[in-house]
Amino acid sequence: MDHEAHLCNKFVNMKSQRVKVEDSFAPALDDETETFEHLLAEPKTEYVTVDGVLCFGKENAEKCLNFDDFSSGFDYGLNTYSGGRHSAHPRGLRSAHPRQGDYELELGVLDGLLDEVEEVEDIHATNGLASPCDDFLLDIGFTGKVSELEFGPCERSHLGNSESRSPGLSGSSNSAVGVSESSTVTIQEFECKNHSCPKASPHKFPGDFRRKKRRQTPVEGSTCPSSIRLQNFDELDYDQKSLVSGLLSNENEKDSIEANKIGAILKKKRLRKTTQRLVEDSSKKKAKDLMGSEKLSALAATEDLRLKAGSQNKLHHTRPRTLSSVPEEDSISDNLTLSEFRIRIARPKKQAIRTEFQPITSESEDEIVTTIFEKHDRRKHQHIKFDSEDEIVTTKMSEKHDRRKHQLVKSESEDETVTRRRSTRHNRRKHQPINSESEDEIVRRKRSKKHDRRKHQRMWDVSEVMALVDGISEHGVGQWTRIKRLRFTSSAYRTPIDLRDKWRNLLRSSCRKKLKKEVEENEENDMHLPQSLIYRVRELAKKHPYPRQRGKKFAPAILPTESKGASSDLIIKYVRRKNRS
DNA sequence: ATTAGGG
DNA sequence: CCCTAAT
Repeated sequence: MDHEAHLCNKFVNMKSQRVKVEDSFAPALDDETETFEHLLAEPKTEYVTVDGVLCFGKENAEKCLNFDDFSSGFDYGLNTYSGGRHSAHPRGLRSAHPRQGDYELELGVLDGLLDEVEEVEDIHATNGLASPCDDFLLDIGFTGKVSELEFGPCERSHLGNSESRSPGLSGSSNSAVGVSESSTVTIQEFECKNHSCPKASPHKFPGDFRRKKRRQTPVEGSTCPSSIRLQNFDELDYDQKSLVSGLLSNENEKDSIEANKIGAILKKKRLRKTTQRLVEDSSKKKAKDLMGSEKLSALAATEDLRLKAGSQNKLHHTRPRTLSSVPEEDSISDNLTLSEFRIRIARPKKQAIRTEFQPITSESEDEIVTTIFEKHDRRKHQHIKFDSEDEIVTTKMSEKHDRRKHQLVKSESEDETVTRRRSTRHNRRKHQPINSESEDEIVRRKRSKKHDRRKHQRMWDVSEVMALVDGISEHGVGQWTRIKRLRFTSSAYRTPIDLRDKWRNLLRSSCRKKLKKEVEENEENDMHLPQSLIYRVRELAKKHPYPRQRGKKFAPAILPTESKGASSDLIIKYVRRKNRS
């Protein structure tokens, strides 16, 4: 296509320009470069050129080739981006499916943008994050446009079109992706991208990323009110001129600011570390977001632009939190602001989603009840016994008013423990009161609706236990995965770890039974387990005392019997420890 | 990726 | 059930 040819030309141009600048100017600005690089955490060679560029742009406010260059690169990003928004456009950027790494980068960029913007401009709450970013993007785009005539028309038309012609673009989030992706890659990569992007697989929707397990970024899935974003889009479409003029009049400032921003981007990117915590956080976050995205996708049919806007917002909000956890301390300020934004923007939608998509099932009710329960009645000595979840609810309810039982039941208290622990951790992390708690709770609940078995473990029924015991007797203790594979193919919710845990508990309970002999009294603790099963467990327990208790296999058998005063649990633990050491 | 162990 | 550390 003509367009493509233009692109090629353009980038050839770009490259040569860059090289030129690099050679001629960078050395001259050596010390400057160095200082700048100091600001960046750990400069890498791949970025040196860029740094130089930035430096240059920053120092010499004049529009040097270099900077034009750079912005044109961004311009391209914008361009493709707008192309992506066109469902009709044959080679929208949407087709360029970024690899996971790209997402990282992209997010990094956004982070950088956010952070930087925050620092530099001190975002005003009302405008939300989006606006500064948009401005930034716009700026870039326009800078490029102004200096690079080739692209001007294209982009313009695209933008205009997207507004008037196809409001319901499918790849909303992709637009964001497109932008950041193209803007993130190093300049060298630009060239490749240019060629590869347009022809890449014709449809890569956010859904595709979603399917990826780990790294995916549920771009689409945000639940933000999009008014803000919309506004900005409008601006983007209609106020270009004013923006451009503003930019031009402000050349100096803008340039430096941009330089800063970009620097921040790079820095962030490099700063990223994958601590376990970090990874965990991010993944969790993603999971959370994922939920949102999935729900949202349902809505997508009806809401288009708004959703898109929301998603983009989310893109901005999602990541920073994760990222900023790298520097534990100084991140706090960042966190505050960012999460504040996040909350402000994201909460309403979440609530909406909840009401819309979360039918009140027994499970959710149950959870709610639990929460209430936990809040009002910390110490509970109830004993809860149930088979159906509904029963749980009723039981808990009634128990709230009437504490008749004083028996301590492990599962129940554990349950509570989990919740409490989690909530405390949550509070610890967030230092802002606001209503983040409730929000988070809601999210959590929503999440738990699906494949999250945090709350209310499924009770093991006899058949399951039998299967487990069979499996163990067949494959031995420790082959949890195998047992799971062979014996629990039907019940997907049992993980190998679950099996192991269950076995642990079985051992314990069987021991207890041994201890108390025929305590009977229906203790309810082993209610549904038939004697036969218990026997089997005991047999197995003799065979494999649990996790390969190397050495004294007799210990577990002996100690429990001879102990009288202490609780069997303690004993078992003790034994295990002893054996371990 | 699985397992052990602690909560 | 969750989480972490160790393999």
